[in-house]
Amino acid sequence: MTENLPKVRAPSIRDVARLAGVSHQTVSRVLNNHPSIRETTKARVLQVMEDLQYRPNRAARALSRGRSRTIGILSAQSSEYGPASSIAAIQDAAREAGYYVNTANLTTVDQESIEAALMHLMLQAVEGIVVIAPQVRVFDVLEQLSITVPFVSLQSTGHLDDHALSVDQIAGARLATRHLIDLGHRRIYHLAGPQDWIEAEARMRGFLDEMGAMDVPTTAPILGDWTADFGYHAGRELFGRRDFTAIFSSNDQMALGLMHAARDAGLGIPRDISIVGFDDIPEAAHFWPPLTTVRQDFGELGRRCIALLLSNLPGGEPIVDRDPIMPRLIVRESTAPPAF
Amino acid sequence: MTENLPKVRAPSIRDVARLAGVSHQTVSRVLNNHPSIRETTKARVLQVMEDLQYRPNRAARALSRGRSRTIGILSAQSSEYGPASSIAAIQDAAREAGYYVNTANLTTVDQESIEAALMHLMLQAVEGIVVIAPQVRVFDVLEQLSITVPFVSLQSTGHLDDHALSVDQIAGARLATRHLIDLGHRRIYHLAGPQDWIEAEARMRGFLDEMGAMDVPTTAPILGDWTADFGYHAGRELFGRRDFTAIFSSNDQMALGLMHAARDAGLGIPRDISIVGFDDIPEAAHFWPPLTTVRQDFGELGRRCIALLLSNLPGGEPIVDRDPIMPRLIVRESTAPPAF
DNA sequence: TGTTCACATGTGCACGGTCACAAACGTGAA
DNA sequence: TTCACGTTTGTGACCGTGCACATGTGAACA
Repeated sequence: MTENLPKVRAPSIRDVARLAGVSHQTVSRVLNNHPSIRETTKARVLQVMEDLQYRPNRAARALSRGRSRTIGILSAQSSEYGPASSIAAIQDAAREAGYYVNTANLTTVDQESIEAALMHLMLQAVEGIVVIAPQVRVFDVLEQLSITVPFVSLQSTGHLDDHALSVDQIAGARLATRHLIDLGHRRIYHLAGPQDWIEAEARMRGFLDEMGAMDVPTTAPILGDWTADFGYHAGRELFGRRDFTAIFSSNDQMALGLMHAARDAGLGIPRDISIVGFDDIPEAAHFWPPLTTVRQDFGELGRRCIALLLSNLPGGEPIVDRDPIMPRLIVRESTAPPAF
Repeated sequence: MTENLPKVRAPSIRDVARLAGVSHQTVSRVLNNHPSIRETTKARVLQVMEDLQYRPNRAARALSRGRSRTIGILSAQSSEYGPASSIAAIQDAAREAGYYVNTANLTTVDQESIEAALMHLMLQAVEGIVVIAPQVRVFDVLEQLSITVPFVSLQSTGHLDDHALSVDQIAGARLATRHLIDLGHRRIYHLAGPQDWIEAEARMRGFLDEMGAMDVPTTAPILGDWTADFGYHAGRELFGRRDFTAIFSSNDQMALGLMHAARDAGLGIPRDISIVGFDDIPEAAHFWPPLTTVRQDFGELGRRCIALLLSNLPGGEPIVDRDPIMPRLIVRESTAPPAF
């Protein structure tokens, strides 16, 4: 497989220096774009680097500078569309800024698992942490382990806003709710995400706020787990009652499960029940019926997230754009006025 | 936000050594589980580490050992379910083995983008690379840049089997095809993935093999791009012709798009057309109708992938389990005997 | 009592960069 | 000529860990 090479040492700045006839420090200056280097010298050094296929050694750099240039992501459910998209965007933005990214997944969200994941990140001397997970618990553990690196979460928490990105989940949820109310629905259920996920909480709050503002009476939201399976089982129970005409699901997957259950119950969508989702995953347009949902720009989210994090790092530029990202309502065919 | 701490240097092994009354080397031995250390000494050192909240410095370690303990993932479409699941599994398995993982995403799959991503990984001195992307091109670039670290791809290629994991995509595709043939279908289309994705090619080969083995005439597969949108547009065109009774789609998302197009065309599934997918994403059971598909164990795939990669790394154990992972046909409601 | 040997521990340097400081050089003004 | 000053370059130490090698210690054995 890999050939048994003579295992030559990779070239170092001293090798470059020798061949270019300068000191290793001059090579280092070229690497770091130091201003006072004669053009001819710089060119010569660069040429030798090219010839030698020189690559700076990141470990040595990190050791000597005391900075790893790495940020960590702490993520749960990282294979779902939303988190996965954000992670991809974060990685791209970080790479652009010259940072490396390391992801630690939570298999379960208990204390122990969170601690292990945070440890994994801290052992790599990450300079900052992005949290895409049930933040409440994670923040507790962060505090408990007295972890001092800056961290950022992808959602607005209210009391930790310095650390959070203002993606207006509440506004998105209000859009969805308002859409149902405008269509004439008055008995609307909300299928929420897990209680300790901050975006779940924000969407729930948006739902309740809008219902309150429009003077529509509400029932207690149902707490789900983001999966289509849960949506299906919740739906089976709900559609037995039929004391409502619309459901706002806090993500698209659960909405899909709900639609499945509705068909099982012989209910037409949107004829008998209207359903709104959240996220606008790429598949949502192809559900049956195509799902009315709220689109989030996960890419923009990831980019801003890195911008915010870097602004807290030494040498970081103060963040300019703190305007909330506004989600957009995408009206498709899963919503209609109530039948009566 | 972050308090302006007096910026104390983190404790090093020498600090630990001084307080424990031993040499720094003894501390290093404790860290690396060297066999000949007196129990009492070890305990004392560990206690001091605990007191000082000592954390080994990874950069120093990497520098001194000349090994980064990091592996890189080169991924395209990392927000889709399949890749995202594998990435998560790879990260978990790597962490378990004491490795760190760094992911580089490809935004586009052109030469330039691949080079940039590989550079990013090489600059971190990754010890191995996992490829989840159009492997053909990536392998070309790997060779071209004379990158010598071991690499592994998630799919079987035939001619690069040393580097690949034998997940039996071909067998999976044959299962799906055979299922349709057994139901009585004779005119079956295949909606394949992008030509340069090796799993797309393998699934296509499986389809053609099985059709050939059963003596069923075939038409040329349609090359898609994995998205539901593509499935929808392909479906709109296909269902105009109706010279077939079943379609085998090489992933679930495209199958979803096909089902959408079928409804638009007024065709019943499985009454008029049978559809089989591939992957068994968590949503597939809730499609309308629930999708017959081929289940892959992405988690197992990720774990084996790391095992294979580590076996090629210095000090790695030879890989034991090279049996192919067998996918499983999950029969749901999108398939039935042809109408006539 | 001396020799051998395994175990336990210490010493000094290497890894590949960066940093602080010093030195060499050219240039213009006193 | 001498001095001050900015630009360009060099010198040596240092970051935290692991490695090779040396040393000390005690038990077993002749």
